[in-house]
Amino acid sequence: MNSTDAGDVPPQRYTAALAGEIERRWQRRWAQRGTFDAPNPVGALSPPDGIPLPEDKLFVQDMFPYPSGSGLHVGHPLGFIGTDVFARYHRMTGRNVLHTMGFDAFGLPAEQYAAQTGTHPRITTAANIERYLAQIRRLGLGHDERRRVATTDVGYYRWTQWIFLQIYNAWYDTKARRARPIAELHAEYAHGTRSTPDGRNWPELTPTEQREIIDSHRLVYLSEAPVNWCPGLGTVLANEEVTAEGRSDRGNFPVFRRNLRQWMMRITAYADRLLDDLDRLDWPEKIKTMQRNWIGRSHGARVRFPVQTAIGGQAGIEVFTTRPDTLFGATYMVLAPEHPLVSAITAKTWESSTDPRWTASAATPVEAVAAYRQTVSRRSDLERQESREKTGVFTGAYATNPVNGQQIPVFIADYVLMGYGTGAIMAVPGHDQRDWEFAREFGLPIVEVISGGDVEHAAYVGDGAAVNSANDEVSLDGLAVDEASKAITEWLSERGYGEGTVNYKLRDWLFARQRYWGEPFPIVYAVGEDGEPDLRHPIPLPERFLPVELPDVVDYSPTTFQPDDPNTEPAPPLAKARDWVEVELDLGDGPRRYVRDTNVMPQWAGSCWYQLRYIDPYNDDAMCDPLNERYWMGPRLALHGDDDPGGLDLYVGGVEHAVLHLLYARFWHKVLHDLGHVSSEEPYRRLFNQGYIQAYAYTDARGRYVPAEEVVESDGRYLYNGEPVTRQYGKMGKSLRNVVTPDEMCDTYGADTFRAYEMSMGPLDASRPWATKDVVGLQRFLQRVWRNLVDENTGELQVTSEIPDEPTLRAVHKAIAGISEDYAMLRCNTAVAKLIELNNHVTKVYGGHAGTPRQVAESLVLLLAPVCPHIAEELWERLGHEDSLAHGPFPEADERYLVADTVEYPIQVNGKVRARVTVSASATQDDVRHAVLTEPKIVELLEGVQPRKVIIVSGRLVNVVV
RNA sequence: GCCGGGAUGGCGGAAUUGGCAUACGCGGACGCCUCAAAAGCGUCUGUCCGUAAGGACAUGCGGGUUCGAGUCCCGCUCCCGGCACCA
Repeated sequence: MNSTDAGDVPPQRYTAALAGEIERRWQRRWAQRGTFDAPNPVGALSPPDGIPLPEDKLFVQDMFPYPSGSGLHVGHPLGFIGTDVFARYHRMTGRNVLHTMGFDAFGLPAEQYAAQTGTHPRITTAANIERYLAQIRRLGLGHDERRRVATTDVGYYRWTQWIFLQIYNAWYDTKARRARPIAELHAEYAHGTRSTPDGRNWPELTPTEQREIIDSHRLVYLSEAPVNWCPGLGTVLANEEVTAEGRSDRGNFPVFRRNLRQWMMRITAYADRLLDDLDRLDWPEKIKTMQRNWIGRSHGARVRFPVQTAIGGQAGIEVFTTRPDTLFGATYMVLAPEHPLVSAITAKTWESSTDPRWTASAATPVEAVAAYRQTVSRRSDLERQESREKTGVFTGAYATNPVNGQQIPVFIADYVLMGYGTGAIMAVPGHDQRDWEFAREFGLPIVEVISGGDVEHAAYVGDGAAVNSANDEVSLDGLAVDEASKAITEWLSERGYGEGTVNYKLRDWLFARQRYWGEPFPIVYAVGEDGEPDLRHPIPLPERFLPVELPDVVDYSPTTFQPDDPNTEPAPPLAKARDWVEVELDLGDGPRRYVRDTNVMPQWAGSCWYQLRYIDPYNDDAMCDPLNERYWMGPRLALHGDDDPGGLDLYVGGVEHAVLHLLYARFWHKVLHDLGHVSSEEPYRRLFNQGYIQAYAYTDARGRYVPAEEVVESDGRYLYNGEPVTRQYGKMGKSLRNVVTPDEMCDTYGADTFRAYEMSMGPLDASRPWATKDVVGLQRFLQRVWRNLVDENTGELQVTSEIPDEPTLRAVHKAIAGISEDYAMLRCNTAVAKLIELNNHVTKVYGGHAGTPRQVAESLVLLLAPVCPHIAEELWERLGHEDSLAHGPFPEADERYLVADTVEYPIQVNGKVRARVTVSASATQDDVRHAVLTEPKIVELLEGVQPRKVIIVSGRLVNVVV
């Protein structure tokens, strides 16, 4: 035995070396026996004899890891171990449990890592996955390895492309509130049941016009719109990938808003359903709130304000407001500086009476507007946030307030954002703080139209009755906010000035990246006679052309630019692969020349649907057989209520994916549901956010990190090589020199000890500090369990056929009841505490004896199995069982041992415990009262005084009030 | 600023939802074993007063409800997340 322990420990003690032997043996056996293979109803993974599967199933999933170059630290597997405990517990109760793990392996970091190491991302990704697998396998996670997928597998991304095509070839029917195949839209136009935008008959439109109408309805579309352009990364980014400071989430480069032609996914079509269906999900309220805020639905009205253009034409400024009831208080308007109407309305000259504060000292409105736009475009989002002073200039134009005919000045100002609503507002300084501040700055009138505040002092944004709000046709005066809003919205729509509407913060999903390491688009463009591709008309490839394989180029590096130079253009690396881009295909009309789209999909694409591939990883005919999907993910009304949207049963991962992955995956799943590919309406029925393992890091006097494990504490101070160092608390990371790896823990203590420690640290959803010195407590625990069952010197089993004593039986059954509930509720920390408690009891009662009664030993081993499966399997086998305990039997608590026949009551006098009395469990209230009042200590304390009241809480305590 | 979550021994954390505060682990003290040490085993370990019996005080701070509050209510402080000129 190659023990790390010094000296002469007993040969059969449960040391790290013995644990390692046991762990390797059982991991090998599980793999050989396919212990964790979960059968499917149909297809490659169905039982050969067609035996129906148990209805009782459980689909547990971890957010799959991104296989980075640096490998795992002890923080990564926390959630994996948590789900493994949960899955193992349920498997032991006889359920068919699906638990596996895959890799999210496309994306920016892999490319950057490849560039750093000078190796192709395909190579580094494969190597990283191997390394992760080696680390994960040591932990003894009960995964169905047959179902493992990586998003970079051709056999996987073929179906990512297939789903893309499904979404591409679909449109959102707002009446039916669901997506439908694009062919049905075509049919509606062709049959005349849907009218064209300009009212002409469908056959009268040219093929190009028809195609453009159809394309404009698709859930995937090309759009020339302001996007987040990141020159430093050489790619455009989704809003979700840009930080609040206006920098890239990856790499922290500046991001600029630029008009670029890009692929978009129409996630906004699903805004209402994504929002409303949150109520049907068993998710942490925190995540639901974050998604609600991100979708940002608000109800209000659109109102059009007539305005004259500079050359005397008529235009209308459309605004969105949540407070149409304040329309009579609108005293000016503001457009976002980038608003398309700005140049048209900006006047040539100032009126002589123009307030000097409005002109920014420019000679003409045109100059003032140009200068202001220039200033704003140079201002980063961060600067905007730091200074919230209201700035802006007058355009020289006036708009007409439709409710009272007043001419009100139109400004441009950067406090109005182009990306929200219509990019224009009506300003009501009396009842909006931002407008109030602007009005003060520019000397604009402030009118009170809601009573209840003092608008001279600050905007009044609360409730109140409308005042000063009437014209010849409508009066809001006296009405409350809701009623007034309703009344004025009705008036506006009757007169054609506006209508009630719903606005969202959610934008469509920018779906293309100009990078190499991602899924290619299954899209081509026809090459014309002139040899030029028709880039305005994308052609989706028919299914038979899938997969579109990522070409194995030599130069995969993206074209990046000076990070702060916005005047650059994305140049996709795939464009350089000319012999891949230029193809001859027969799409049904004979062989023709095409060029491929050179974008790749964002990293989020592969993670949108991996649960579906886990279900059916070998299916070559479909991403997933509907029968298998229905079994693992279908709604279960009887179990979860009649509003159950379906989805997998437990999804565990970090909170950082609240609005990215979790929103995109819900969106894709809903499209697939609408198109009839999946029975479930949601991918993840229940979500659980595990906390993070944090760690201390230490810096020396020069601010450099020192190895955390070599720092010693002395009287509250921290010393490294005798020098004082400063302690910080945060993440674990190589650069912080505080990384502890699971491999080290397995080497020093064994995987079971490591698992038990991680589970015992605290609630799974809380973050907590790593403390290597605490791990020994769990090792001692497992050593004691071992010693209670196995002779440390001979290795012989030490169990007896003795019948356990009464207190032990009670302890066992109490533990069974408590631990079962803890496992089912993901309370692994208290489950471990109860296991230790039970084992401590066993040690105390049977420690010095010939051995532990078999009945007790077996219960203990089975209860321990979900957390520490290797030692449990080993002991179970030594106890004489041939079959693995992975499929049970999980012990059941016997009610008889849960009810005590005597009860010890603590006796409080005025709320303080002063004595105790033990009575029979069948004692009546009067019996208890009598026992309490004759208890010597109580008699002494009462000194003959009659208590005012005696409160008896049955089974709990007694309080004597004097 | 707005919206969440939190604060319990020297440390990580328990507490069946209003009923014995500090389970379980770490650390610490003492003891057993040992020639000795390590490992292991055992006992004790919230703070203060007291030789002791015992008592007083303790769940961020200040009030309240209640026979009884870590838990409920009101008012603060600090910490951690998220959002942030969203009309």
